[in-house]
Amino acid sequence: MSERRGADLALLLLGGFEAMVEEVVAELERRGHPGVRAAHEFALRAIDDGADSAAELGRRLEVSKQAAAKTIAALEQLGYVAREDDPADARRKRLRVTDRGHEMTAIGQALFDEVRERWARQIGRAELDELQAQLGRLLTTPSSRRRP
Amino acid sequence: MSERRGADLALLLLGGFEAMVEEVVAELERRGHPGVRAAHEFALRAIDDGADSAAELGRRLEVSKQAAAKTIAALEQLGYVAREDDPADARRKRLRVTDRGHEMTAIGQALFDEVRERWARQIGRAELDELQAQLGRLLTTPSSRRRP
DNA sequence: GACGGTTCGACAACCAGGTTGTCGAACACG
DNA sequence: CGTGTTCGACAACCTGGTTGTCGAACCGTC
Repeated sequence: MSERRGADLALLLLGGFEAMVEEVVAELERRGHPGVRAAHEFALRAIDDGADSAAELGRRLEVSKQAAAKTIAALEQLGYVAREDDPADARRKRLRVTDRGHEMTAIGQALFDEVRERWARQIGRAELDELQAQLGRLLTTPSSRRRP
Repeated sequence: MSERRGADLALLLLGGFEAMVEEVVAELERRGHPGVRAAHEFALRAIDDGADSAAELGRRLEVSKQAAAKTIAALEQLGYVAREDDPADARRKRLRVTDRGHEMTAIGQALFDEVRERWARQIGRAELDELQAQLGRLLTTPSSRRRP
């Protein structure tokens, strides 16, 4: 079974992420939101959370502003975000999450929570809380620094 | 701090994987193995483990044989794998992990174990073992099925 | 008020790692 | 011997990133 090797742990972490995302994306599609990618969800959340320009979104997601612009283009295409001229700064386009966008993030959030809930039932709520807390501890404390 | 939301859990899982891989790849480069990608490590391990043809490697990694062939080409380029004619089957090219390849996987394995060891010191060995076991349980039991 | 540096968004080229589809050659077998 | 399968190769394409360059707009300073 699990061999307690570092490489196995890495694969388990990746597998866990993929399992969650795969399920959420599939269910989103079933509920009227086809074409959504995992990255879209998180980006839309960031926009809703105040990242109202491409450059700012890039900073939040720690990707280049060009990559952020591509994501925004996709979100706009899907009708999740609107780009409007900024009256105060002619360079900027102000990003606004549409109603449909809000609907999608709400569903997505709920779906992620559902998966988590199922996992909690499967291995025990306390155990999953503990797992998540330990992971959080590992990723916030020491080295493991992201791009400066 | 950790909000115990499903989406947060997903990001933690991904973050954990990326943190491990990033560190291992960086250290591999420092130890004389530049240009190695995470996928290379796992692929090389699979080859060493008996996947001695492109098609077979594709099956093991659950990707198309074309994708596997690309990975093999990269590994050959880097000197980690050699392709030789199969005397018993003129269609096949037998894959063989070179000495340098074995060196790389050994170092990589050790580096993954080192990261895991550091994590174990950080949150406690029993706790990390538990985390890994729970994750394994989540990903092997119920739905979460991979491509058939 | 003009100037220099910074920021914004756009565009192009590129890369990695996948995909599908097609192909010819080699093999396996009834 | 023919038929079906498997192997590796090749081409075209997608996704999600990257870097570099650009003009336009903004801001601070002299």
